[in-house]
Amino acid sequence: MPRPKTHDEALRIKLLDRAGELLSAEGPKALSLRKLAADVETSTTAVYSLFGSKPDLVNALYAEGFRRFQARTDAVTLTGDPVEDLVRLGKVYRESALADPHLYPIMFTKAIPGFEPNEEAVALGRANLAPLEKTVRDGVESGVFADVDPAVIAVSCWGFVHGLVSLELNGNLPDEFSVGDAYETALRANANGWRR
Amino acid sequence: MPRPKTHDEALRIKLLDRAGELLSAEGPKALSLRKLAADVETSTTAVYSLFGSKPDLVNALYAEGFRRFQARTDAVTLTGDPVEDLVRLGKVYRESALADPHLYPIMFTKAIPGFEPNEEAVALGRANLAPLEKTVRDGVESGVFADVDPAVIAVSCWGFVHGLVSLELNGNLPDEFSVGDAYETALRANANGWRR
DNA sequence: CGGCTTTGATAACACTGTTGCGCTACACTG
DNA sequence: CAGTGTAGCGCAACAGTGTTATCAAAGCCG
Repeated sequence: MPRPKTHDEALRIKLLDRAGELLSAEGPKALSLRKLAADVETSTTAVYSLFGSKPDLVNALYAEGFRRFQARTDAVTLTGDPVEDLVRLGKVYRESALADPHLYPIMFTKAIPGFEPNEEAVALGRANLAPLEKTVRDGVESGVFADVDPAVIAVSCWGFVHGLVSLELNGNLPDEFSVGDAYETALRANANGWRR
Repeated sequence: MPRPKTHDEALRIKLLDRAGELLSAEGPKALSLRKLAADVETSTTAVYSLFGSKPDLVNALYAEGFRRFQARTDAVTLTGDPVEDLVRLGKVYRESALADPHLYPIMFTKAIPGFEPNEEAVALGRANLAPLEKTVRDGVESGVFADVDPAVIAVSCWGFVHGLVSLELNGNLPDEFSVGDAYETALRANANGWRR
Protein backbone atom coordinates (compact mmCIF):
# COMPACT_ATOMS: atom_id res chain seq x y z
CA MET A 1 0.00 0.00 0.00
CA PRO A 2 2.75 2.44 0.82
CA ARG A 3 5.08 4.31 -1.47
CA PRO A 4 8.18 2.43 -2.61
CA LYS A 5 11.12 2.32 -0.24
CA THR A 6 14.10 4.45 -1.10
CA HIS A 7 15.82 3.91 2.26
CA ASP A 8 17.07 0.55 1.09
CA GLU A 9 20.23 -1.49 1.27
CA ALA A 10 21.81 0.45 -1.60
CA LEU A 11 21.35 3.72 0.24
CA ARG A 12 22.69 2.13 3.39
CA ILE A 13 25.90 1.30 1.58
CA LYS A 14 26.15 4.71 -0.02
CA LEU A 15 25.81 6.31 3.41
CA LEU A 16 28.47 4.09 4.91
CA ASP A 17 30.85 4.74 2.03
CA ARG A 18 30.38 8.46 2.19
CA ALA A 19 30.70 8.43 5.97
CA GLY A 20 34.04 6.72 5.60
CA GLU A 21 35.14 9.29 3.05
CA LEU A 22 34.14 12.20 5.25
CA LEU A 23 35.90 10.64 8.19
CA SER A 24 39.04 10.05 6.21
CA ALA A 25 39.03 13.46 4.52
CA GLU A 26 38.19 15.75 7.41
CA GLY A 27 38.16 13.74 10.59
CA PRO A 28 35.47 12.80 13.10
CA LYS A 29 34.47 16.40 13.68
CA ALA A 30 33.30 16.72 10.06
CA LEU A 31 31.08 13.67 10.14
CA SER A 32 27.70 15.35 10.51
CA LEU A 33 24.42 13.70 9.63
CA ARG A 34 23.20 16.74 7.75
CA LYS A 35 26.29 16.91 5.57
CA LEU A 36 26.26 13.17 5.10
CA ALA A 37 22.63 13.15 4.03
CA ALA A 38 23.11 16.11 1.69
CA ASP A 39 26.11 14.47 0.03
CA VAL A 40 24.08 11.36 -0.69
CA GLU A 41 21.08 13.48 -1.68
CA THR A 42 18.72 12.19 0.95
CA SER A 43 17.50 13.48 4.30
CA THR A 44 18.80 12.90 7.79
CA THR A 45 15.79 10.67 8.32
CA ALA A 46 17.53 8.06 6.22
CA VAL A 47 20.19 7.57 8.86
CA TYR A 48 17.55 7.08 11.52
CA SER A 49 15.48 4.61 9.56
CA LEU A 50 18.52 2.64 8.36
CA PHE A 51 20.76 2.78 11.41
CA GLY A 52 18.81 4.19 14.33
CA SER A 53 21.13 6.99 15.39
CA LYS A 54 24.53 8.43 14.69
CA PRO A 55 26.29 6.13 17.15
CA ASP A 56 24.62 3.21 15.43
CA LEU A 57 25.95 4.35 12.09
CA VAL A 58 29.40 4.56 13.61
CA ASN A 59 28.86 1.06 14.94
CA ALA A 60 28.46 -0.12 11.37
CA LEU A 61 31.75 1.54 10.46
CA TYR A 62 33.35 -0.07 13.50
CA ALA A 63 32.19 -3.49 12.41
CA GLU A 64 33.35 -2.85 8.86
CA GLY A 65 36.78 -1.91 10.15
CA PHE A 66 37.09 -5.19 12.01
CA ARG A 67 35.90 -7.18 9.03
CA ARG A 68 38.69 -5.66 6.94
CA PHE A 69 41.17 -6.38 9.70
CA GLN A 70 39.97 -9.94 9.85
CA ALA A 71 40.29 -10.40 6.09
CA ARG A 72 43.88 -9.20 6.07
CA THR A 73 44.79 -11.26 9.11
CA ASP A 74 43.25 -14.38 7.65
CA ALA A 75 45.33 -13.93 4.51
CA VAL A 76 48.60 -14.23 6.42
CA THR A 77 50.42 -17.52 5.86
CA LEU A 78 51.78 -18.73 9.15
CA THR A 79 54.99 -20.73 9.33
CA GLY A 80 54.61 -22.56 12.61
CA ASP A 81 57.62 -20.76 14.02
CA PRO A 82 56.05 -18.72 16.85
CA VAL A 83 58.53 -15.87 16.73
CA GLU A 84 58.32 -15.54 12.97
CA ASP A 85 54.54 -15.73 13.11
CA LEU A 86 54.31 -13.03 15.77
CA VAL A 87 56.35 -10.82 13.47
CA ARG A 88 54.08 -11.55 10.54
CA LEU A 89 50.92 -10.92 12.51
CA GLY A 90 52.42 -7.72 13.84
CA LYS A 91 53.24 -6.51 10.36
CA VAL A 92 49.78 -7.21 9.00
CA TYR A 93 48.30 -5.43 12.00
CA ARG A 94 50.09 -2.23 11.11
CA GLU A 95 49.31 -2.65 7.42
CA SER A 96 45.64 -3.03 8.24
CA ALA A 97 45.64 0.06 10.40
CA LEU A 98 47.44 2.13 7.76
CA ALA A 99 45.09 0.85 5.06
CA ASP A 100 42.06 2.33 6.82
CA PRO A 101 43.55 4.91 9.14
CA HIS A 102 40.23 6.65 9.67
CA LEU A 103 38.58 3.50 10.98
CA TYR A 104 41.31 2.62 13.44
CA PRO A 105 40.54 5.40 15.94
CA ILE A 106 36.89 4.40 15.87
CA MET A 107 37.77 0.81 16.60
CA PHE A 108 40.12 1.46 19.45
CA THR A 109 40.13 4.98 20.80
CA LYS A 110 36.59 6.29 21.09
CA ALA A 111 37.24 9.03 18.55
CA ILE A 112 33.55 9.86 18.31
CA PRO A 113 32.09 11.09 21.58
CA GLY A 114 28.95 9.25 22.57
CA PHE A 115 29.76 6.14 20.58
CA GLU A 116 30.03 2.81 22.36
CA PRO A 117 30.29 -0.39 20.34
CA ASN A 118 27.43 -2.78 20.90
CA GLU A 119 27.88 -6.34 22.03
CA GLU A 120 28.21 -8.07 18.70
CA ALA A 121 30.65 -5.44 17.48
CA VAL A 122 32.82 -6.10 20.50
CA ALA A 123 32.70 -9.81 19.78
CA LEU A 124 33.81 -9.10 16.23
CA GLY A 125 36.79 -7.21 17.58
CA ARG A 126 37.67 -10.00 19.97
CA ALA A 127 37.59 -12.54 17.16
CA ASN A 128 40.45 -10.73 15.48
CA LEU A 129 42.77 -11.85 18.22
CA ALA A 130 42.24 -15.54 17.61
CA PRO A 131 45.29 -16.10 15.36
CA LEU A 132 47.50 -14.23 17.81
CA GLU A 133 46.22 -16.26 20.72
CA LYS A 134 46.74 -19.50 18.87
CA THR A 135 50.28 -18.62 17.88
CA VAL A 136 51.17 -17.71 21.44
CA ARG A 137 49.58 -20.84 22.87
CA ASP A 138 51.46 -23.05 20.43
CA GLY A 139 54.67 -21.22 21.25
CA VAL A 140 54.23 -21.79 24.96
CA GLU A 141 53.24 -25.42 24.55
CA SER A 142 56.15 -26.20 22.27
CA GLY A 143 58.51 -24.62 24.75
CA VAL A 144 59.67 -21.79 22.52
CA PHE A 145 58.12 -19.18 24.78
CA ALA A 146 58.46 -18.97 28.52
CA ASP A 147 55.93 -20.75 30.69
CA VAL A 148 53.64 -17.77 31.16
CA ASP A 149 49.87 -17.55 30.88
CA PRO A 150 49.34 -17.29 27.10
CA ALA A 151 46.74 -14.58 27.65
CA VAL A 152 49.41 -12.40 29.22
CA ILE A 153 51.73 -12.82 26.26
CA ALA A 154 48.96 -12.31 23.74
CA VAL A 155 47.64 -9.14 25.34
CA SER A 156 51.17 -7.91 25.71
CA CYS A 157 51.89 -8.42 22.01
CA TRP A 158 48.61 -6.80 21.07
CA GLY A 159 49.33 -3.83 23.29
CA PHE A 160 52.75 -3.50 21.76
CA VAL A 161 51.56 -3.24 18.16
CA HIS A 162 48.53 -1.21 19.15
CA GLY A 163 50.72 1.28 20.96
CA LEU A 164 53.16 1.77 18.12
CA VAL A 165 50.40 2.04 15.55
CA SER A 166 48.45 4.48 17.72
CA LEU A 167 51.43 6.73 18.25
CA GLU A 168 52.12 6.68 14.54
CA LEU A 169 48.54 7.42 13.47
CA ASN A 170 48.17 10.17 16.04
CA GLY A 171 51.31 11.85 14.87
CA ASN A 172 52.83 11.58 18.33
CA LEU A 173 56.18 10.37 17.09
CA PRO A 174 59.05 12.73 16.28
CA ASP A 175 58.98 13.79 12.65
CA GLU A 176 62.38 12.35 11.90
CA PHE A 177 61.42 8.94 13.23
CA SER A 178 60.70 6.37 10.56
CA VAL A 179 58.37 3.71 11.87
CA GLY A 180 58.65 1.60 8.76
CA ASP A 181 62.32 0.88 9.33
CA ALA A 182 62.09 0.33 13.06
CA TYR A 183 58.90 -1.66 13.19
CA GLU A 184 60.18 -5.10 12.27
CA THR A 185 63.20 -4.74 14.49
CA ALA A 186 60.92 -3.88 17.38
CA LEU A 187 58.54 -6.75 16.64
CA ARG A 188 61.44 -9.17 16.69
CA ALA A 189 62.79 -7.83 19.95
CA ASN A 190 59.37 -8.07 21.51
CA ALA A 191 58.86 -11.66 20.37
CA ASN A 192 62.33 -12.67 21.49
CA GLY A 193 61.68 -11.21 24.90
CA TRP A 194 59.16 -13.98 25.50
CA ARG A 195 61.57 -16.80 24.62
CA ARG A 196 62.10 -19.36 27.28
CA MET B 1 39.09 53.32 34.56
CA PRO B 2 37.43 50.03 33.83
CA ARG B 3 35.34 47.84 36.01
CA PRO B 4 37.27 45.44 38.25
CA LYS B 5 38.50 42.22 36.65
CA THR B 6 36.80 39.05 37.69
CA HIS B 7 38.28 36.94 34.87
CA ASP B 8 41.48 36.51 36.79
CA GLU B 9 43.98 33.79 37.58
CA ALA B 10 41.79 32.38 40.36
CA LEU B 11 38.88 31.94 37.97
CA ARG B 12 41.20 30.37 35.44
CA ILE B 13 42.17 27.73 37.95
CA LYS B 14 38.60 27.14 39.01
CA LEU B 15 37.63 26.60 35.38
CA LEU B 16 40.46 24.17 34.80
CA ASP B 17 39.63 22.23 37.95
CA ARG B 18 35.98 21.99 37.10
CA ALA B 19 36.75 21.05 33.50
CA GLY B 20 38.85 18.18 34.79
CA GLU B 21 36.04 17.07 37.07
CA LEU B 22 33.46 17.15 34.29
CA LEU B 23 35.81 15.23 32.02
CA SER B 24 36.45 12.65 34.65
CA ALA B 25 32.83 12.30 35.74
CA GLU B 26 31.02 12.24 32.42
CA GLY B 27 33.57 12.10 29.64
CA PRO B 28 34.56 14.44 26.83
CA LYS B 29 31.02 14.68 25.52
CA ALA B 30 29.86 16.35 28.72
CA LEU B 31 32.51 19.04 28.72
CA SER B 32 30.46 21.96 27.43
CA LEU B 33 31.39 25.58 27.91
CA ARG B 34 27.91 26.53 28.99
CA LYS B 35 27.80 23.88 31.70
CA LEU B 36 31.35 24.64 32.73
CA ALA B 37 30.63 28.36 33.04
CA ALA B 38 27.39 27.76 34.92
CA ASP B 39 29.11 25.42 37.40
CA VAL B 40 31.69 28.07 38.19
CA GLU B 41 29.01 30.79 38.21
CA THR B 42 30.41 32.84 35.41
CA SER B 43 29.63 33.21 31.72
CA THR B 44 31.06 31.47 28.68
CA THR B 45 32.88 34.71 27.94
CA ALA B 46 35.28 33.85 30.73
CA VAL B 47 36.62 30.90 28.78
CA TYR B 48 37.22 33.10 25.77
CA SER B 49 38.96 35.87 27.66
CA LEU B 50 41.08 33.49 29.73
CA PHE B 51 41.83 30.77 27.19
CA GLY B 52 40.73 31.92 23.75
CA SER B 53 38.56 28.98 22.74
CA LYS B 54 37.51 25.56 23.87
CA PRO B 55 40.48 23.86 22.19
CA ASP B 56 42.75 26.28 24.00
CA LEU B 57 41.19 25.34 27.31
CA VAL B 58 41.78 21.70 26.47
CA ASN B 59 45.34 22.63 25.65
CA ALA B 60 45.76 23.83 29.19
CA LEU B 61 44.45 20.49 30.45
CA TYR B 62 46.81 18.71 28.08
CA ALA B 63 49.77 20.64 29.47
CA GLU B 64 48.63 20.00 33.03
CA GLY B 65 48.47 16.28 32.29
CA PHE B 66 52.04 16.25 31.08
CA ARG B 67 53.23 18.26 34.06
CA ARG B 68 51.78 15.63 36.38
CA PHE B 69 53.36 12.88 34.32
CA GLN B 70 56.66 14.66 34.51
CA ALA B 71 56.44 15.08 38.29
CA ARG B 72 55.80 11.38 38.80
CA THR B 73 58.49 10.36 36.39
CA ASP B 74 61.04 12.66 38.00
CA ALA B 75 60.28 11.08 41.36
CA VAL B 76 61.43 7.65 40.21
CA THR B 77 64.75 6.58 41.65
CA LEU B 78 66.80 4.91 38.94
CA THR B 79 69.22 2.14 39.69
CA GLY B 80 71.59 2.30 36.76
CA ASP B 81 70.57 -1.19 35.66
CA PRO B 82 68.89 -0.50 32.31
CA VAL B 83 66.46 -3.40 32.44
CA GLU B 84 65.37 -2.62 35.98
CA ASP B 85 65.04 1.05 35.14
CA LEU B 86 62.90 0.34 32.09
CA VAL B 87 60.60 -1.65 34.34
CA ARG B 88 60.40 1.18 36.87
CA LEU B 89 59.72 3.80 34.23
CA GLY B 90 57.08 1.57 32.71
CA LYS B 91 55.36 1.12 36.04
CA VAL B 92 55.28 4.81 36.80
CA TYR B 93 53.91 5.43 33.32
CA ARG B 94 50.90 3.27 34.01
CA GLU B 95 50.47 4.71 37.50
CA SER B 96 50.46 8.19 36.05
CA ALA B 97 47.88 7.29 33.44
CA LEU B 98 45.63 5.62 36.01
CA ALA B 99 46.01 8.55 38.38
CA ASP B 100 44.48 10.94 35.84
CA PRO B 101 42.63 8.65 33.47
CA HIS B 102 40.55 11.48 32.03
CA LEU B 103 43.63 13.43 30.96
CA TYR B 104 45.35 10.53 29.25
CA PRO B 105 43.03 10.37 26.23
CA ILE B 106 43.44 14.10 25.74
CA MET B 107 47.19 13.79 25.79
CA PHE B 108 47.47 10.90 23.39
CA THR B 109 44.32 10.06 21.51
CA LYS B 110 42.59 13.23 20.39
CA ALA B 111 39.53 12.52 22.49
CA ILE B 112 38.13 15.98 21.88
CA PRO B 113 37.37 16.65 18.22
CA GLY B 114 38.88 19.84 16.94
CA PHE B 115 41.63 19.95 19.54
CA GLU B 116 45.24 19.99 18.41
CA PRO B 117 48.00 20.62 20.93
CA ASN B 118 50.01 23.73 20.22
CA GLU B 119 53.75 23.78 19.78
CA GLU B 120 54.83 24.30 23.37
CA ALA B 121 52.40 21.65 24.57
CA VAL B 122 53.95 19.17 22.18
CA ALA B 123 57.39 20.09 23.46
CA LEU B 124 56.18 19.47 27.01
CA GLY B 125 55.07 16.00 25.96
CA ARG B 126 58.36 15.27 24.28
CA ALA B 127 60.26 16.26 27.41
CA ASN B 128 58.58 13.43 29.30
CA LEU B 129 60.55 10.93 27.27
CA ALA B 130 63.93 12.20 28.37
CA PRO B 131 64.47 9.71 31.24
CA LEU B 132 63.45 6.83 28.99
CA GLU B 133 65.81 7.96 26.25
CA LYS B 134 68.67 8.35 28.68
CA THR B 135 68.14 4.91 30.18
CA VAL B 136 68.08 3.31 26.76
CA ARG B 137 71.16 5.19 25.57
CA ASP B 138 73.11 4.16 28.66
CA GLY B 139 71.97 0.58 28.19
CA VAL B 140 73.18 0.49 24.60
CA GLU B 141 76.47 2.18 25.40
CA SER B 142 77.22 -0.13 28.30
CA GLY B 143 76.53 -3.12 26.10
CA VAL B 144 73.50 -4.38 28.01
CA PHE B 145 71.17 -3.70 25.11
CA ALA B 146 71.73 -4.69 21.51
CA ASP B 147 73.51 -2.27 19.21
CA VAL B 148 70.38 -0.66 17.83
CA ASP B 149 69.57 3.01 17.35
CA PRO B 150 68.49 4.07 20.86
CA ALA B 151 65.61 6.02 19.37
CA VAL B 152 64.16 2.78 18.02
CA ILE B 153 64.34 1.09 21.39
CA ALA B 154 62.95 4.10 23.22
CA VAL B 155 59.99 4.55 20.89
CA SER B 156 59.38 0.84 21.02
CA CYS B 157 59.26 0.84 24.82
CA TRP B 158 57.02 3.88 24.83
CA GLY B 159 54.69 2.28 22.32
CA PHE B 160 54.57 -0.83 24.44
CA VAL B 161 53.45 0.87 27.63
CA HIS B 162 51.22 3.29 25.76
CA GLY B 163 49.49 0.40 24.02
CA LEU B 164 48.81 -1.57 27.16
CA VAL B 165 47.64 1.49 29.06
CA SER B 166 45.42 2.58 26.17
CA LEU B 167 43.76 -0.80 25.88
CA GLU B 168 43.20 -0.84 29.61
CA LEU B 169 41.75 2.67 29.83
CA ASN B 170 39.53 2.13 26.82
CA GLY B 171 38.14 -1.04 28.29
CA ASN B 172 39.27 -3.03 25.27
CA LEU B 173 40.70 -5.87 27.32
CA PRO B 174 38.68 -8.93 28.28
CA ASP B 175 36.94 -8.46 31.60
CA GLU B 176 38.68 -11.38 33.20
CA PHE B 177 42.12 -10.07 32.30
CA SER B 178 43.98 -8.45 35.18
CA VAL B 179 46.46 -5.92 33.89
CA GLY B 180 47.95 -5.31 37.29
CA ASP B 181 49.30 -8.83 37.59
CA ALA B 182 50.54 -9.14 34.03
CA TYR B 183 52.04 -5.71 33.62
CA GLU B 184 55.38 -6.18 35.31
CA THR B 185 55.91 -9.55 33.68
CA ALA B 186 55.30 -7.96 30.31
CA LEU B 187 57.57 -5.02 31.04
CA ARG B 188 60.36 -7.38 31.97
CA ALA B 189 59.91 -9.48 28.84
CA ASN B 190 59.94 -6.38 26.70
CA ALA B 191 63.11 -5.06 28.28
CA ASN B 192 64.82 -8.43 28.05
CA GLY B 193 63.99 -8.60 24.37
CA TRP B 194 66.41 -5.76 23.76
CA ARG B 195 69.33 -7.46 25.52
CA ARG B 196 72.43 -7.95 23.46
C1' DC C 1 29.01 65.21 37.95
C1' DG C 2 29.96 63.85 32.80
C1' DG C 3 32.62 61.35 29.77
C1' DC C 4 36.06 57.67 28.76
C1' DT C 5 37.38 53.14 28.72
C1' DT C 6 37.79 48.66 30.02
C1' DT C 7 35.25 44.61 31.20
C1' DG C 8 31.96 40.90 30.90
C1' DA C 9 27.11 39.10 30.63
C1' DT C 10 23.45 38.54 27.32
C1' DA C 11 21.80 37.32 23.21
C1' DA C 12 22.30 36.21 18.43
C1' DC C 13 24.35 33.06 14.86
C1' DA C 14 25.43 28.93 12.71
C1' DC C 15 25.85 24.59 13.55
C1' DT C 16 24.91 19.77 15.78
C1' DG C 17 21.84 15.21 16.78
C1' DT C 18 17.18 13.99 17.32
C1' DT C 19 12.08 13.76 16.97
C1' DG C 20 7.30 14.44 15.51
C1' DC C 21 4.26 16.34 12.18
C1' DG C 22 2.18 15.92 8.07
C1' DC C 23 2.61 15.56 3.05
C1' DT C 24 3.58 12.11 -0.72
C1' DA C 25 2.76 8.50 -3.54
C1' DC C 26 1.90 4.15 -4.31
C1' DA C 27 -1.21 -0.57 -3.86
C1' DC C 28 -5.16 -2.15 -2.99
C1' DT C 29 -10.20 -1.86 -3.00
C1' DG C 30 -15.01 -0.99 -4.82
C1' DC D 1 -10.94 3.70 -13.22
C1' DA D 2 -11.65 6.77 -9.07
C1' DG D 3 -11.12 6.56 -4.08
C1' DT D 4 -8.82 5.57 -0.07
C1' DG D 5 -5.73 3.77 3.29
C1' DT D 6 -1.28 3.84 4.91
C1' DA D 7 3.60 3.13 4.91
C1' DG D 8 7.49 6.05 3.83
C1' DC D 9 10.05 9.95 4.35
C1' DG D 10 11.10 15.10 3.87
C1' DC D 11 10.69 19.16 6.51
C1' DA D 12 10.80 21.80 10.38
C1' DA D 13 10.96 22.29 15.25
C1' DC D 14 13.65 21.43 19.64
C1' DA D 15 17.39 21.36 22.62
C1' DG D 16 21.90 21.51 22.70
C1' DT D 17 26.83 23.00 21.05
C1' DG D 18 31.01 26.61 20.15
C1' DT D 19 31.63 31.23 18.92
C1' DT D 20 31.00 36.23 18.37
C1' DA D 21 28.89 40.86 18.45
C1' DT D 22 26.42 43.96 21.16
C1' DC D 23 25.73 46.67 24.78
C1' DA D 24 25.25 47.62 29.71
C1' DA D 25 27.95 48.03 33.97
C1' DA D 26 31.61 50.11 36.67
C1' DG D 27 35.38 52.47 37.99
C1' DC D 28 38.70 56.66 37.23
C1' DC D 29 39.92 61.23 35.64
C1' DG D 30 39.13 65.95 34.46
